[in-house]
Amino acid sequence: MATLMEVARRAGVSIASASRALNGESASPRTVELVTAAARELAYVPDARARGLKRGSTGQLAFGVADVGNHVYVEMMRAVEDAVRAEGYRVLISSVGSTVETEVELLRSLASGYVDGLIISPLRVDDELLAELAQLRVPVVVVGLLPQPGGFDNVRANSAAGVALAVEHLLETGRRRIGFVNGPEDTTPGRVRGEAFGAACDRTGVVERRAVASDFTFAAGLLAARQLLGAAAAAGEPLDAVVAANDLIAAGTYHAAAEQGLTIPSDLAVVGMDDSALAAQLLPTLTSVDLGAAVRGRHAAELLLARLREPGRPAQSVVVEPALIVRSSTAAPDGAVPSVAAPATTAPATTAPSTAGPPYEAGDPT
Amino acid sequence: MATLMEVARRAGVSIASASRALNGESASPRTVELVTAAARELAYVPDARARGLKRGSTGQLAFGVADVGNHVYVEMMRAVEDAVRAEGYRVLISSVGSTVETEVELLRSLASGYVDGLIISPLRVDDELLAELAQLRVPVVVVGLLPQPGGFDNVRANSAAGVALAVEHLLETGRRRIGFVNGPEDTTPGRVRGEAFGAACDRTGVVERRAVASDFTFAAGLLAARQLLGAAAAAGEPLDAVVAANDLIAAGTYHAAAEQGLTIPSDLAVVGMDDSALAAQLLPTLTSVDLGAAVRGRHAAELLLARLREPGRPAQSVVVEPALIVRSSTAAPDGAVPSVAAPATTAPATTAPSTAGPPYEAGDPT
DNA sequence: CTGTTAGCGCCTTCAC
DNA sequence: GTGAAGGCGCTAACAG
Repeated sequence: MATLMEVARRAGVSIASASRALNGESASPRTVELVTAAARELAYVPDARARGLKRGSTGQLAFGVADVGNHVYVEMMRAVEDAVRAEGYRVLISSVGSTVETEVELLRSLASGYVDGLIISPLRVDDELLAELAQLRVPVVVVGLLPQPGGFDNVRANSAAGVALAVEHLLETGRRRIGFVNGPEDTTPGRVRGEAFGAACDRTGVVERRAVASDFTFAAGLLAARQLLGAAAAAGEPLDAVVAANDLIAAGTYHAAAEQGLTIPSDLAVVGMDDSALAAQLLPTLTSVDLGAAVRGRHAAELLLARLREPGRPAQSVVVEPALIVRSSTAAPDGAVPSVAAPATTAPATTAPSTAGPPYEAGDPT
Repeated sequence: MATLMEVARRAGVSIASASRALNGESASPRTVELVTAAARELAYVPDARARGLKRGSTGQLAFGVADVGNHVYVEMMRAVEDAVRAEGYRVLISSVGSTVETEVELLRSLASGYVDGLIISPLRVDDELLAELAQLRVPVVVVGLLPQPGGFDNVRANSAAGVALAVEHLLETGRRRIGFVNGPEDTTPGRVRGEAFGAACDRTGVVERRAVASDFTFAAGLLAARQLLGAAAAAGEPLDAVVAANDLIAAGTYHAAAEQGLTIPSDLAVVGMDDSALAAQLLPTLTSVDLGAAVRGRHAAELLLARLREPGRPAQSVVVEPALIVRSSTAAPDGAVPSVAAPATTAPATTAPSTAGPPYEAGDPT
C-alpha cells in the first residue's frame, strides 16, 4: 500500500536513504530509527515486483509437480524446501497439468519473472517440452528420465533396479506366480518399470503376467488389479504375488485381493513402489521400494542452487538408487515372519539410497 | 531473455507499436505480422514483474495450506484451481509452516506483488495473524474458524455438527462405549471438535473417554489411540467404538486396534473425519464425516474472485455443513450389514454438503 | 553519511 | 496507425 517514497517523506529523508536504512546499508543510526518508525507506522511492505525488476532476482523458486495428490511429491517438496531455506529461498508449488500445453503455459508464466529457478517433475517428458525449457530465462532442474542425456540438470530414480529388487524379494520369500500392475506405459516411469519387469521375468524364468492401470492412482489400480487377479484365477493359475508400480496401485490391489477372498500376505504378497506414507498406513503394512523421493528432492535443490550460483557450469545428472523396505505384506506365506521383516510401524531404510556420480552410467534409470 | 525493445528493433517499429501488436491493440496487420515474427524468433516472453508493476495485477493467486501432506488440502486446492481457472487466474500453493512467524513472513512476501489474492487455511488463527492479514495489500479469504466474526471473507466447516453425526451414527449401530481421539486442542479444529464431543456425550449419556494426539497425523494418532484403547481395556471396559478427529488419526487407530487383537468393525467401530481419499483406501473402508473440503475450496475461490472484482464489498462468511459417509468400518457388530451402509468402494455423499447463508449463525462451526 | 539521478521492462496517455 | 515520453516502485551508481 504505502510506497518507499511515502516512508521517506514521513521520515523526512530522501528516498535513497530510506532504501538504505531498510536494507541495512550505511546509514546513520538516527536515519535508521526515523525510517523504520515511519515504515512501521505506514505498515510498509516493499513491492516485490519493483525490487525484482531492479535486482534481477526474486528469492523464490518453484516446484512443478505432476500430481499434488501423490504423497511422493510431498516428500520431494519438503526436501526441496529444507535444502533451499538455508540459502534464503522460498518455494512455491505448482501443479502442472498432465497435458503438455498447460504445462508449457505455466512454466513460461512462472519463469517470466516470478521465480529465479524451477524444479519440475513431469510424468511425460518429450522434446517439445525440453525445447520449451531451454528457452526459459531461468534455470530448470528436471526430476525424471530425459529422452536424451545432457542439456539439463537432472535427477532420477533407478526404478528399473527397484522393480528388480521387488521381484527378487518375492522369489526369495517363496513366491513364483508374480504379476505386475503397471501405470500407463506412455509415461516415462510406466515405460521403464514395465520394461524392467519384463527383463526381470526373462532373467528369472517367471511367467510374465501384467495389467496396465490408466493412471497412477488408487481407483485405476483397483480396476487393473481386479482384472489381473481375476484372469489368473480364471485360468486356474492364481497369482501368489503382485508388484505394483506405485503405492496407490498397491492399495488398489489390496482391495481387489479382498474382493476375491485373498488374504495378504498368506494368499497373496504385494510389493509397492515409492515407499510413501501410505505404505506404513495400510494394513498389513506394505513392503515397498523406496525410490528415494526425499533424496531426489534434495539433489534437485542442490543442483538448482549450484546453477544459480554459477550459471555457466555444465549440466549434471544424478541417479538415486532404490532400497527395499520390507514390511508385512510380503511375510512368508506359511505365516512365519522371516527374519528380515521390519516391525510393522518402522519405516527407515536399512540401506539408505545412494547416488551415482558420473552422468548416465547406471542402467536404465527413471 | 529478450526484451520488448529488442523485439521492436528487430521488427523495425517502435517499442509502443510492438507492445500494441502483441497485446491485440490497434495496429496495422503488417506491424502485427512483423512484430509477432520477431517475437517468435527471439523467443520473447514478457517480463511478468514489469507488466505487473505497470498494470497492478499478476493473474496469480496463492493458496496457503497448513500441511501439504494432508489430502484434505489437496481436494480444496483442486476445487480452488477449477473455480479460478475460468477467470484466467493461476494458483500457486504454498505450505505455511505451523508457526505464526514463518506464516506471516510468507504471507507478506506473497502479498507484496507476486499474487493478486490469497486463500489461507491455517491450523491456528490468532489476532496477531489477523492483524497481519489486514495489513496485506491484497485481499485474503480465510478458511477456518475466526476468533471473532467479520472483517474477513471466511469459509468454514461445521465440524461440531460433524462430530455429532459421528456419535449418533455409532449409537444407532449399537455402540455404547465410544472414545474420541482428538488432534491438538490448542488448534482451532482440535478445540472445536473436542468441545463437540464433550457436548455429544453430555447429551446422549455416553461416558466421555478421550485421548489427544500431538498432531493431526498418522503417527501421532497411532500413539494416542494405543493409549486410549489400552487404558480402557486395562480398566476392564474396552471401547466398542472410536471417533477420530481426522482420517489420518483414524488410520492410526486401525493399527492400534490390530495391535490389541481387535477386529474392525466387529470388535471396534471407527469413524474418521474429512472423508479424504484415504478413507476409501483403508481396509475395511472407513466411515468418515465429509466436511466438504472441495465445497469449501470452491466457496473460498468464489469469495476471492468476487472481492477482486468489487474490492469494497462487505466481508462475507460461508458455513459448509457436514455429511456422514457410511462405509465398512461401522458395520453392525454382529456382522450383519445395516441397510444404510454404502458399498465398500462407493465414496459419493448421499446428502451433499450444503451451505448456510447468513454469517455466523450455525452453532459452533470450525 | 546523504541526496540526486538513472534506469530495470513494460504499458499508456499524448501528439502527430 | 504510429512514435515519443512518462512513470509503476525500487536499488545502485554517482556526486556532494
